[in-house]
Order: sequence, then C-alpha cells, then structure tokens
Amino acid sequence: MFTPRQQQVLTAALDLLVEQGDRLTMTSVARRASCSKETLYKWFGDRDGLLTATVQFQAAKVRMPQVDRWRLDAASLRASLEQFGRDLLSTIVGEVSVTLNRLAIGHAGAEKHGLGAIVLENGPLAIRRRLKSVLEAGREARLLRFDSSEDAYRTFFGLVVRDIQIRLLLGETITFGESEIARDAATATEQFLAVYDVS
Amino acid sequence: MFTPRQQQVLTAALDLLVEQGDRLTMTSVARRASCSKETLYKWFGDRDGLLTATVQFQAAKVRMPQVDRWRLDAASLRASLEQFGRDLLSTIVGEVSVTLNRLAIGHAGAEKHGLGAIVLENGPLAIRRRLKSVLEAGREARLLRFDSSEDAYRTFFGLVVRDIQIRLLLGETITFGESEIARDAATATEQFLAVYDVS
DNA sequence: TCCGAACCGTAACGTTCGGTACGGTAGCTC
DNA sequence: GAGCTACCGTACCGAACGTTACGGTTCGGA
Repeated sequence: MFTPRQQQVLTAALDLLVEQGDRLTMTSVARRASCSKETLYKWFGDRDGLLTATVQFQAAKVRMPQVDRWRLDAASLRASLEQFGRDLLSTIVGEVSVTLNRLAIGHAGAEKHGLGAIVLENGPLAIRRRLKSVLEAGREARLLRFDSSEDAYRTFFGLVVRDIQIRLLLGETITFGESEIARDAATATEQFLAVYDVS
Repeated sequence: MFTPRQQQVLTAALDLLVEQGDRLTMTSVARRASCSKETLYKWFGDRDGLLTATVQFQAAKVRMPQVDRWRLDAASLRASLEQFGRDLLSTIVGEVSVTLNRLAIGHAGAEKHGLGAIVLENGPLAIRRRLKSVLEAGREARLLRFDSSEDAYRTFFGLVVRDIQIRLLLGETITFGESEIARDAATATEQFLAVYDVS
C-alpha cells in the first residue's frame, strides 16, 4: 500500500496532526519528514490526498484482536463484552483517535465526507462487526435476548461511551487511565446484561 | 445582550454557518447581512468574536421547558424521562446543533476551547442540570436507586444518544423524524429503568 | 563512466481572506 | 443648516498557504 519512505512521511503527518490539528501545512509536513513538497504532491496529489492517506495509514495499523466464539457461557460472554468495552474506550480516548475524529468532522462540515466514512468504518464499525457476532452467539446460546443485533450493539456503544467522546472532542481534558477504563467497561457490561440478559 | 440589528447579523452568520460550515468568510457574512465589514469588526472584534457571539446567540435562544417535580410517581417519572430523551435527541439531530458542534470541535482542535465550553454548557450540561434534579427526586421517592446522580445522568445520555451524534458529526445522513425520536426515547427510558429502577 | 529516474531544498506564483482605511449617506441634535 | 454619529459599500494591504517550477544531488543500471 505504502512504501517504507511513504510511511515515514505519513507518520510525520500524523504526528503533526496530533500536535497542531488541521492547521498543519504542506511545508511543515515536508520539513518534518525531510522530503520535498514536490514529492508530497507527486505521491498524494494534493492536501486532501495526503490527509486521506494519513487516515487510511493509521486505520490500517489498528488490528482488532479476535475473540473466541466457542464455549460461550455466561462468564465468557461477560468477559468478551468487557473486553470490547475496554477496546472501544481505549481507542476513543486516545489522542490519535480524538485528532482524526476532529479532522474527519471538520471535513464533513465542508461537504467532504470521505474522511468521515473512513473513520467511521475503522472505528465504531470495526468494533461493531466483531461485537455483533458475539452478541448473536450469545442469543444463539440463550444467554441474551434481543430482536435486532444492530440495536443491541448501539445500546452497548452508548452504555460504554456515554458522553466521553463528545466531551473529549469538544476539548475537555479528561484523564482516563487503565483503571477507569476497566471500571467503566465493567459497569457498562453489567448494565447491558441487566437490559438484554435472559432474566 | 445584542441589539436587533446585531441579531440580524448573527442570524445571517448562523445561516451561512449551517450552509457552508467553518468556511464562511467575513465578507460573505457582511454581504448576507447587508452590513459592512467595518461594522463586523467594530461589534465583534475579530472572526473568532463573531463566531463566539453567534454560538452564544443561538444558545440563548434555546429555552428549556421546566418539568414539574411535585406528585412524582412511577408513571410521571417515566414520562419525564421520555420527555428529556425526546428533547435531547431533537436537539442533537438538528442541523444547527450539528453545525455548531462541528464548529466547536474544530476550534478545540486549534487549542481554542472557548466554543467547546459554550456548546457543552448549553447543550448536554443544560439538559443535565434539569435531569439531575428529576433523578434525585426519583431517588427521594424511592423510585430509583443509584449512588451518583452524575453517573446516572451519563448513563441516560448514552442510552439516548448512542452513536447517533458521532455519526451525524462524521457526515452520515440519518433521517430522524418525530416518530423515531419518540420511539428511541421510549426505548432508552425503558432500558434506563431496567438498570436503575428499584426492582 | 554515463544516463536517467527519483528525490531534496528552495524559490516563486497566485489566490484567498482577515483586517483596515476611506469616501459617501442617512438620521439625529442643536 | 452645521455638525456629529453610526453605518454601508468598496477598495486596499499583508500574510499565510496550496501549488508549481527548477537547480542540485544521489543512486542504480547499462
């Protein structure tokens, strides 16, 4: 997809993005990456192309661990859900995630939805794909009860994320360590099971 | 706070903001409002001042209906919660809300958190203030059980909003009518009570 | 050793846009 | 009517920045 040298450039762009947000200039990227602007334009077309490539590059780095589906009982289901909650929260509170979401949201405001689609696809939707199969396995095993796995996923998302993401995006500085993440994921799982568990 | 003429100008700015996002120029605002740029700078200082005033102006227009707290029983509590859910969803899915949230998020990415604070204060936090008192009244009346009303509010927020807001911000076009809002608010209330109801 | 491709660094171009200056006008006061 | 204030419309200035152009360097292959 990208040559090693291109990956160096994209890494530099990502760093600058985290540091300065959307205000990064082509000149600053070229300087940081020790490459010429001509090369940037040759490789990525224009500024939007560079940003798109950067987002794709970052997205490709995120590799979701797969979760076992065999031997699903109440305990392992709960553990899986908690794991998903932790993954989701860890991703969302990360500086890179906040930065790229801000970038994509800014682009969406300029009628350019390309970045938004990429971020959506590789953030929430990637989690969703994995989680849905677990949820459906849980239903299959008579551990959960719901009509639409889509709705169930979105409820889980809401219980985990709550207002964290929007507050981070709006600039609030929330310190979120491993322990808070684990606690929130556990609480959200508890609440999710209180709603969807076969009771 | 603002003279009628100033309100005309801010309305024009808000319209342009919804139409073109953050790309609106001082010239376009002046033209749309039929005023001179000199006046804009005299009244609002600079571009950021104009944007801030626009956000404040819009925020001041949103007047939350108060909810009765007397005679709180299970039915009226449920009705209040549903009403809050509908209010929250209606606000969030509105074009103006999406636009101003995008604007504030962009500013937060540029280390200028002023707009983010205003949006936060007049959006989620305004709802929270009202909802918290209802929640605490519910606890007082032995209808709800929770330790932290803050956590309870945030859970309700998550159950109502789910992934709607982030998807809208990222540019997804979701058609959301009265009926969907009512249904989602009802479902969220149901789920909230399943978690926090004294059972 | 020569050639060409790729790339670096930098200079330059053109546009956009925030911000300022200025002349003209309507309305109000004395 | 003179003078003042507030405002409109427009022209202008300067900086930032995306984009292009160009000379110089490195390096692999014939």
